[in-house]
Order: sequence, then structure tokens, then C-alpha cells
Amino acid sequence: MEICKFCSKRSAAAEHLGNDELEKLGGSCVEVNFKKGDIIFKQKALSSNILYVREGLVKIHMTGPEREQILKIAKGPSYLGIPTTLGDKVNNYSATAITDTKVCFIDINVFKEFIATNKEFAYEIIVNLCKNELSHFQRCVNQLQKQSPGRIAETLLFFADEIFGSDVFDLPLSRHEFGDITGNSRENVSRILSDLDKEGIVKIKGKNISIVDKNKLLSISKNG
Amino acid sequence: MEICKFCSKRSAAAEHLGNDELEKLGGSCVEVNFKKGDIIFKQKALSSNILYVREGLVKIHMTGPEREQILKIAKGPSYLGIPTTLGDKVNNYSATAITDTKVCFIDINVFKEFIATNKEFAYEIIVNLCKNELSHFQRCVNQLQKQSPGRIAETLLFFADEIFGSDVFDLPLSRHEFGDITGNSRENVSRILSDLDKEGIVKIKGKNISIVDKNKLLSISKNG
DNA sequence: TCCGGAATGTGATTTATATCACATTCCTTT
DNA sequence: AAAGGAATGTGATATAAATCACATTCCGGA
Repeated sequence: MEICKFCSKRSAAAEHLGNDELEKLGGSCVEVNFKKGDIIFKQKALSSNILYVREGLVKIHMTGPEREQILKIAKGPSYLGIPTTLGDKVNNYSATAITDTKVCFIDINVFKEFIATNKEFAYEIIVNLCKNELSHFQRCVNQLQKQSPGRIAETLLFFADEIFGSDVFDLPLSRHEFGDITGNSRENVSRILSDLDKEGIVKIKGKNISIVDKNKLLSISKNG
Repeated sequence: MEICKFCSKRSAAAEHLGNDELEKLGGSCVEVNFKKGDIIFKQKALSSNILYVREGLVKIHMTGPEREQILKIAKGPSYLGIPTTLGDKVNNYSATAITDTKVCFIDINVFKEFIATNKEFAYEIIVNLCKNELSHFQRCVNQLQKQSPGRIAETLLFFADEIFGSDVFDLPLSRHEFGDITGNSRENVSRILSDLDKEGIVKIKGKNISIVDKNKLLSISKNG
């Protein structure tokens, strides 16, 4: 019951909940651990709970007409897949842990009740949905228009700046998955990464990436 | 004051408003006419009102790194750009009328007030945002993975089924704009459309399109 | 520690699509 | 009706990126 009351990673929306509400949330909320590679929910399955990633990285991906597409990387703490839970009975996409992950499963009726009874909570959820849509639009246009090196540079910068907050990190994806997120074949990912390495823009040692010349990488992300 | 009370094209959300609320909405709402080609709002401008398309077709488009990208076609009656109004101070994209259009400009504070005080209204807005995001995800993956003929076939079917409800229609876009929505060069659009014509799948007379063999068009949309 | 399968790197080839170049048609304006 | 500019069609060429083919490296389990 007290799990949410004393949670240090509450969402902006949950910050508007009172003590009674937090206890209610705690009572209808289960935390589950997932290991790297575990499926959290699957496309086409019934969507049943509101999910909240407390810790870890999750890829949101769907089966497209040609291959698997990673739509986004969610980093805890953040809600996971509200649109597919509230917008359809069935999941429109899958979520898979790409690091060890702690996920809270929240009863959808309790969540809906908070939307109905707590206006700040509801508004915060709306703003959250809006911001997600905006960033998704942006990402979509970039993916559609940039060519391969630009998309790969953009994604490297995304991991450095948004996910790890460091220019040195271990990529939590295989080359194949990195292709799924940047819309490239596995081979092309390898080629472009080793080109970037040869030009001294990044240093690649397997999954370990160090950004050496960030300005050049930014310029590739923007212009090519 | 009575404009919303007796409006025949209210949104699902507004159907949950009471008479008092509808009068309030009417008092803070202005209907504006736009002609084909008129800009309704512009990327980078301050986002100030909630917009509702009563009648007409609107393209939502943004300037990408390489060219203009049409993100979606909104058909009245529907809200327009809630994410960019609530999610950012500044518009992340532009909206331009592609037919003559009637748009209601709703005071954002009145809109927020309804979210706060009318739970059905708020929930309806949330569901609306969720559904939009889902369909956008779907569209994005299709655009990313299908090749040109598939994207063009898909978009023709979209206009026939979602916009006009008829297999014969006048495309309200130039070949160039049709390229912006399908991610093709103007020349490629011409080529693929005339290929489809030669194969007897659609009949093209300038902007007038007749779908002749819908099954074949569906199969092109799905498989390539 | 060795084995075997998975993941990765890299060259050669093919293919889809953009770009270039130009002809033609369609509108608008006078 | 004529003229001029915009929109469109179509062939030739260039190019980015997928695919194919194979070598190499990595890694987990016996």
C-alpha cells in the first residue's frame, strides 16, 4: 500500500496525487522485474494495464510490412504505452526490455478514476501525451528524410544525450536492432559505424561507443 | 453564444458538455473561413488557440531536414493540433487548408477549464490523443518500410476510404504535394501514377482519380 | 578449454529512387 | 484568343542503400 507513497520516482502526474490517492495507487499496483530481452507486452495482445517504467530501458517496436521497426526507446521513470492501453483494446505495438527493468503494473480503473477525480493528474497526462506526439512527429520526419549516416548520427546523439548523459556508453542494442531503429540493414549499420570510426568522429569497440568529435557528428546528423 | 449549442458537428468530447458549458464555449469561440491554400497556423509561431475543423480538409505539415513533409490530412469535424497547442508554446508544425474550410478558434483557457471540470470531456480528449498517436505510429512505419508504389497505393486508398468515401474523387493535392505526403519526388509520383493507370488499376485524368481494381491496389499497398 | 552458433565486418552486385533535362499540357491573365 | 508561367509527364543518368556472399569475431554452454 505504501509502495507509491514513498516512491522516489513518481511521475509528474502522480506528484499531484494526495496521500489517500497514493495509497490507493499503491494498493492496486504491482512492481515486476524484467531482464534484458524480456517481453513486457506484445503487439496484438489485449492491453490491460497502465505500465510505468521505474527503472531501465525499454524498446517500443512493431512489426511493419517489411521488418521490425523500433519506434522509440523509453527510459524510466516514464509511462509506457498509455496510447495503446487507452486507445485500443489490443496492443498496437510491443515493448521489450533492453536492460534489466522494473515496471509497475497499474490497475486501469484506478488510473481512470484519477483522471476523473483529479484535474491536475488528468492535465498532466494530457500534456504528457501531447509532448510524446510532438517528439514522435519530429523523429518520424527525421527518419523519413535523412539518409543513413544522418539517421545513425542522430541516434548515437540520442543515446549519448537523452539516455546516458555521456559521450561514452555501451549501446544496449545489437547491430541488427540498431538497424531496426535507424531503418538500415544490419550490414549498413556496420559499414557506417566503421566509417565514422575511420574518420575519427566516434570510437567503436564492439558495443562500446565514444563520441570523439561531437560537432562533426552533429553536422552529419543535421545535413547528411 | 448559441453557436456551439446548436452545432451539428460537435466533437465526441463536446457531446459531454452541458447547456451552460456549451454556451460558455460558444461565447469564447470564433468561426473563421479559410480558402484552399490558406495557412491556418504556421510552424514556429506561438500556439494560442485550440482549433476545431468544422468542415473541410487540412494538411498538417512540417519543414524537415530535406524538404516539406505532410504528416497527416485532417478532415472536419475534428480537432486540429491539440498536441502542439498543449505540448509546446510554439507550433511544431503548420496547418494549411487544402479545400475551403471552416475552423473554430476556441479559447485555450475555456478548453482547459472543461478538462478540469468535466471528466467525460477530459477522458474523451485523452482517448482522442491516444487514437491519433496510434494511427500516426502505424502511418509512420508504413511510410518508413514500404517502397514508393506501396506508399502511393496506400495514400490513394486513404483518400478513397477515409476522406471521400468513394473510389472516384478529385485529389486535392498537386503532384508535388502528393510527393510530400508519400515521401516521393514529384517525378516519381507522376511515373508511378501513370504506371498504375497503364496497368488498369486506377484511371487518372489529371487530378481525377478512379480506382478500377481495388484488390490489386490493396495488394500493392500491402506488399510493395 | 574447446566447440558451435550467433553476431559482426566487408567487398561485390543489384535495385529503387532521386536527380537532371527537356517536352508537353494546363491555367491564368490580359 | 494569345501569351506566359506553373504544373505535369517521361526518358536518361547518377546514387544511396539493400542484398548477396563470405570471412571473422564473439560468446555461452558442455
